[in-house]
Amino acid sequence: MQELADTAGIDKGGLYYYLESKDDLLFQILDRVHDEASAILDEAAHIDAPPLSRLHTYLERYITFFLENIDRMSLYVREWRHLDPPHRTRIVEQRRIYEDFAVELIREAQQRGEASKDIDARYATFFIVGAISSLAEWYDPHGQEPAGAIARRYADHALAILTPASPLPPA
Amino acid sequence: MQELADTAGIDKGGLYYYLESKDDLLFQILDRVHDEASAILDEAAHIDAPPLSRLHTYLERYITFFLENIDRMSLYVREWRHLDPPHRTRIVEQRRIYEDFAVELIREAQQRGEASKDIDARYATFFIVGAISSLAEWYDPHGQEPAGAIARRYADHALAILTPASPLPPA
Amino acid sequence: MQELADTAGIDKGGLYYYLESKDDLLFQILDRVHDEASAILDEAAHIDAPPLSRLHTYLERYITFFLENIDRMSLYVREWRHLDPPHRTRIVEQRRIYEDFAVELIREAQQRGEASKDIDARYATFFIVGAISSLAEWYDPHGQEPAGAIARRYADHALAILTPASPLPPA
Amino acid sequence: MQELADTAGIDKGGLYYYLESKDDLLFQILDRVHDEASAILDEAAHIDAPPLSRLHTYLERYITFFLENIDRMSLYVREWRHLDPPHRTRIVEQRRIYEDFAVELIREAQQRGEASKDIDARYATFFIVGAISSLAEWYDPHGQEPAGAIARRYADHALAILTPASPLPPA
DNA sequence: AATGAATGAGTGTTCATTCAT
DNA sequence: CATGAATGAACACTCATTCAT
Repeated sequence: MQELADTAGIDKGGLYYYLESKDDLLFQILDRVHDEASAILDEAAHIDAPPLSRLHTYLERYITFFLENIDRMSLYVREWRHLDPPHRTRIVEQRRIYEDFAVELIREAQQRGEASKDIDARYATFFIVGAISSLAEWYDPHGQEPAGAIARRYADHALAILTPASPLPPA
Repeated sequence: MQELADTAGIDKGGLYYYLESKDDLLFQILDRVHDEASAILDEAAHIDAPPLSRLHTYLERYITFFLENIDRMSLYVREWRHLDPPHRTRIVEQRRIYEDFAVELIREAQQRGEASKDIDARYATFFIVGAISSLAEWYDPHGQEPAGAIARRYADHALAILTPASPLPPA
Repeated sequence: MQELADTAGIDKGGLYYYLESKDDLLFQILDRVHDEASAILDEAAHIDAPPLSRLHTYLERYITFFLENIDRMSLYVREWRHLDPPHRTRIVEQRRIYEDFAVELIREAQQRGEASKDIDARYATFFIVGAISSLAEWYDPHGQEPAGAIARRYADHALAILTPASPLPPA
Repeated sequence: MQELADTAGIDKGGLYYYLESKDDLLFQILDRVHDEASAILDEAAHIDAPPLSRLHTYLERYITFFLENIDRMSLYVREWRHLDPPHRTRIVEQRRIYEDFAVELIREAQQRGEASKDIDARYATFFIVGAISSLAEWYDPHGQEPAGAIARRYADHALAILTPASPLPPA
């Protein structure tokens, strides 16, 4: 809080005019970044395209957003655990919305025969969401690879999970 | 440390008869769990089978171990960041070994025409490792799904990333 | 620190609003008392009188100050050793100034034939400074003898060291 | 105590077979070094010579002993304060013996007209004892100046205090 | 005569938070 | 709106000492 106050240029005590508590501050940051990410989801939901195509578009945009807001997103995936129970519950509920959206798209694709019926939509979603969240562990905004390129790759990988493998053509 | 001492049934001060410091304790836990996990890698390295098959076997076993030791593995993926620099460096170096092993297997498969040459072995590994690490975020040892089943599913997903998708058969 | 806080009538934690650390507190006390004592030296340096006379004046005033500030001066001679290296170095350097001042006066007196050439100015200074420092071991501010009287005696003794003994007159 | 046990090559707990307490150990060290120093005093007391000559001999030998046992003597002058009250009292009483011995010799010299009657024997003793004690602050056993030379110089300075200054011969 | 294990009171220090001004 | 001062509970850690074996 001291560091925060210094950066903000006000006294540590004065922070509490704007904040309820440190926990409340963390919640507000996470809540706000969630709101921004929600816009991406809303857009993707209204695209007129097959479900896997919509999923790919959504993931690519979401991952790009994730990487462009890596600080806040790292906070999101790393620190939600430390919120006090009421705040934590709200964040967990918000996250369910993303997950359910992906799960729904996958199930729709399965029904249309565009995704393999062998996979469990919920687990596949966990797998994909987990891979994306882990970007927080190693993505370097000053690294070589542009965010868009990583996003495309990751979205491709995600889609690959949902469709069965074809035998490779002979070399 | 107080909590730890209470659980251990000794006095807080008495803990330091066995420990150098809190940091040292964390490191020892992580170091030990790494050693145990290494045995799995060593086994998988000596299997006589094609690279993707070895990778699948390895991942399945590793994930099973991960889930059966979820407490310590969660510590591993979540708390390594809080180690002091020398200890942290050692952990990071150890983790490279796992990653390099997977990267090597993928490259070998690519050379043999068993994995798609379009994917980048390093990024694909990050994707897979990230997905597995994220099991620490949601796996419930008291849940319905047995560890082995999840492990199989996750290993399958990992492999699916490496091979190109085939068009789905008509429904 | 607990004791200090109790005496100050604030909470132990509140002390750190004013202090960087315990060590910093000790240093500040020693640094301040040094500054006050320096004023005496500066005065004595500008007196227009022969060197031994200046030395006597200086010592008498310094010892008086020493006894009137016996608590802080005792800290000064006793606790400087416990400072951390950077702070300790500063204190040692400051002390050199006093010593060098005395050494210079003695050498000047020797050159003017007012002090015996047989004595080593540095060792004699150590002897005198040591005798004065040891006042911290036994001086009792509530004792009979006034500070000024002790100061005069001690300054006399110091001077006696520097001049050769005359044979006592026959009784 | 841990360091002590390590050096002694036994377990920390085992130390208490030989020791009552840490305080008791300190006392025993100080008590023993006092006993050794006492032998010097006993010798000097039986010399057949004028009082100032006996004092000079005594001081020279005592200072030599002090410097040759600088570690224990430093402990003696620095740490007696930290003894618990009963032990501290004994040490203070022992120290009185040295001081009284010196005071007696000075008074005897004054009566015989060999020392100036203007000085106070007790204060002069404090001055001399203080100067010697302060050797603990700066004497370096690996330094250039041999112990004997310093001892002679210090004994000379001590004697100079007791006799009046003669005017210096014209240069 | 010595050890290994443990105790318990204490250390200096941190930090989110409060509140009168 | 903001500050300066203070709180109080917590923190990791230390150390002389004890005692069953």
